[in-house]
Amino acid sequence: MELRHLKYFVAVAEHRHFGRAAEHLHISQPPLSQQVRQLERELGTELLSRTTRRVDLTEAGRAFYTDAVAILADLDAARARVRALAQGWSGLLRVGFTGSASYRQLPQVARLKQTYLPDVELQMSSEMLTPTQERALVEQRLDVGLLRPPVQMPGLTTRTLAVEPLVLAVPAGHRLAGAAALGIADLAGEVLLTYPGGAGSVVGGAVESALRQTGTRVARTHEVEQTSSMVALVAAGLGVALVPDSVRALTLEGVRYREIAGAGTVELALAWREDDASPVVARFVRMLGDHLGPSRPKEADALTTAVA
Amino acid sequence: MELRHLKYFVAVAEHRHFGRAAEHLHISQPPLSQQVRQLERELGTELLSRTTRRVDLTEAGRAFYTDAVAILADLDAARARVRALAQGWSGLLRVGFTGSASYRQLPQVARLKQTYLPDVELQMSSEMLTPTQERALVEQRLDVGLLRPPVQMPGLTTRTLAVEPLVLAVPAGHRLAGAAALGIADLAGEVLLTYPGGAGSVVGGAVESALRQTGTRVARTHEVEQTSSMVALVAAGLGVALVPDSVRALTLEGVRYREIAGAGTVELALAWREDDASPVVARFVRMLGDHLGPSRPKEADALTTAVA
DNA sequence: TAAAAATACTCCATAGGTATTTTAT
DNA sequence: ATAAAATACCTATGGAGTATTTTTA
Repeated sequence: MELRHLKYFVAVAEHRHFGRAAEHLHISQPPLSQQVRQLERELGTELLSRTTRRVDLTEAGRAFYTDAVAILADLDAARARVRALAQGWSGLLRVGFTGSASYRQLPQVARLKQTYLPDVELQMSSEMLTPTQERALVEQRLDVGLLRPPVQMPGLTTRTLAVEPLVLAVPAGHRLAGAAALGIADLAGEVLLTYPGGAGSVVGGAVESALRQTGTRVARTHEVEQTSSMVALVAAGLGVALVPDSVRALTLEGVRYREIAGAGTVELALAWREDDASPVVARFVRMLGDHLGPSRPKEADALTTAVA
Repeated sequence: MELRHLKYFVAVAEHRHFGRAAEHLHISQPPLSQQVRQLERELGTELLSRTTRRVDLTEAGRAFYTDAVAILADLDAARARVRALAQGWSGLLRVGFTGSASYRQLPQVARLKQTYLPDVELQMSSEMLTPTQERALVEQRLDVGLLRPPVQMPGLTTRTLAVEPLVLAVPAGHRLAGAAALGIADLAGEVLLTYPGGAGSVVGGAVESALRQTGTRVARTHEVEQTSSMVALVAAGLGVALVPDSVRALTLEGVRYREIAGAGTVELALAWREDDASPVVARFVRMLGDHLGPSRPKEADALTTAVA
């Protein structure tokens, strides 16, 4: 049995006429009769009762017609599903992100996904530092990552989504909360909450180099891994912190954000395997390019808070 | 696309090896590669990622594999369904029956159906007199009927299921309830409940001829169409009635059944269209023949209460 | 280098075409 | 008498076979 048999039988069943069904199928009548006979022979029963004046479905024919129509519809659905997957209109995308991207860029990206790729499923595990995401990408545990460039591992491509200045998070009652234009030197003697040292945090590295370049010495530092905890500790009055501008989207009672000169900028980029054949990734990257690019300044502004 | 493509793809997906899949399909490897490529070309995407060392499913391949397996299974199910219908193991049987067959023969037939043809569905409308069933059979509104022969209309075949004597239903306190061996003559002067006159009721005709042959004159008759009502009226003391022996299965408080000599017998038969091509009918008739025939005396006894 | 898929080509089975016959109303 | 399906026969597409090449781990 072949799908041809099903299609032909369905056509005859619907037209109740071999000649017209054949016409509809763009074949001539004799081969249609032949193929239907063949199907009946294989099934061991007549599906159609023919006289020269009328073609009718037998009981078995009615049952088989129902099933055949369903099978052909299922096949079309399967075809559509494959096509959608192949073109990246559907599928699963495992997304990594740094904690500081959770408040502005991640929601923005998710919103665009929902608008332009509603059938793509995003899978997001917990936040990861840039190097962790790099490893996860290379090891195929992630498909794309929202991370802070530059990436160290080979085989990854990135696309910058935003360049943002570092801003200062201070407790509401703090002396720096009300002061006029701030500079890095104003942090001298302050307790500074920082991301863990080493090569782990790109933001942490930017903060460190800003302090070193200006020769500013803080009283001490507390290392905090997650941005949400860091801001919470600022709210508690434990110290101040330098965070990417987009963290401002996280408003907490008792926390004020202040611009501060000389703190430098950090980038946020989308990263993916350069040899990734997955259509979802390509479609997703392209979609972000289309709707975050310079050709659409309004949405671009939403992410690109300040261009260096 | 043809089913061949689905089968071949499924085989490769399951073996993860073109050579072994080809062997399993009893074809050589090159055409298998060709057909799978063809399928991929039609779907517009790779379903398998091949290297000489490993064959793997792509994302689209996994999705299509699931669908293909389901479709092939559905096709097998459709095939099985048609086969069952074609051989009469399943399907719908519209059954007619006379009221007096409801109490013994109809349950017995239904029980046999349930045992030997569990997938056949019986559709039973309300009870019908023999001529009504004949018409319904000829007009294709019924497939088989439990009726009282002989049938008048041409084109019907019957098979006798039982020959039963008429017995007398009397109110419990009635003078005939306790009397010794009864004969038709004992009905003289009684109020007799009868089935409607005319050619309608075969049992009614048998009663009438028994009375005429013995010259017995009853006081009067009440015509009652349904056996259940007739017995209920006997219980109410309205009169006595001659009913087929199998009606004894209907026990009602206040009613006694008595054998009565000379009342004659009536037959119960299964009737169907002699040109009926329906496999269920053939299977059903055959099943009843096998399990009610003389070769199985025990079950035959259950229906053939008394052979003339 | 060895295992396996892809390619090249050949062949024939059969889907589909044309012409005609059969059949049922 | 006629419309429509079945049959007869022919053609050619393409599925499957054999032999060989290409690929990659």
